[in-house]
Parts: sequence; structure tokens; C-alpha cells
Amino acid sequence: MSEESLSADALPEYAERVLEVAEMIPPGRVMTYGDVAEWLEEGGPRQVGRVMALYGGAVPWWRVIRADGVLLPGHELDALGHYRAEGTPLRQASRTSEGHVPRVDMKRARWDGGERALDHI
DNA sequence: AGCGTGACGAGTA
DNA sequence: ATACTCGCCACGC
Repeated sequence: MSEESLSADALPEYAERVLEVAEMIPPGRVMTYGDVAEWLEEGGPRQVGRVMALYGGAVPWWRVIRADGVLLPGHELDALGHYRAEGTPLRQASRTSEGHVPRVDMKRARWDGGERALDHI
């Protein structure tokens, strides 16, 4: 039989690694899908995105975003609430236009996963 | 087996 | 800043 058919409470190993990384991102910081993939040294941004889409609900999903800093479509207000609560650096809208949602200031909020990662490993 | 699609990223116009 | 292209990899039809 194949190990994959264990199913039920067993997630694919790759998925579990992605979730693990997402869990260790400190509040007020974010990682991009590509960063997570790079940190894992496996897969790519799209694979990480797929995992988050499927199992992201179990982890602080708002700390894993696109490299652009754009908030997750459909959860913008949700994410924004978390960011404001955690003090995540946001980039203000250059122009006060309605319907325009602030983006994460990647320059400051991006977390390279250095220091804590070593302790976690 | 081919083809389109997606919670992506980087480069170019 | 926006729009488009290409590279990437897994899934589903």
C-alpha cells in the first residue's frame, strides 16, 4: 500500500513543513510565498500558495503574502485587522481613493527567518 | 498525453 | 504605477 493513503489526519509532509514555517513567523512580520519555498529549499511559490490555500486556515495565514505586499483577496479586512493589531508596517495609499486597500510595507515587514529559524531547527 | 489554471515572482514596456 | 510575458510546479479535465 502507499503511504499517501493514510489520509485522515496526516497531511503531506511538504504541507506540514510550510505550515510549520508559517507558524514561526513572528507577529508584525511577514514572509512571501517565495521566501517560504526558499527557506524550505523545496518547491516554489506556487506550491506554498497551494498549501496555504488548502490548509492555511490552521495557521496565521496573514503572515504569508505575495511579494507585492498585496493583501489576500477576499480577506483584506481580515488581514488588515491582524496587521493593525500586530503593528505590521503598512504602506499608506499614495492617494486617498476609495476602494484602495493599503499594502504591507515589504521593505520593513519582510522577515528573513534568520535568528529564530536556527533555534527552531 | 496535452492544456488550462492558480493564495507566485521577476523582468520588461 | 499598470499591463503583459515567461518561468515555475502541482492538479484537474
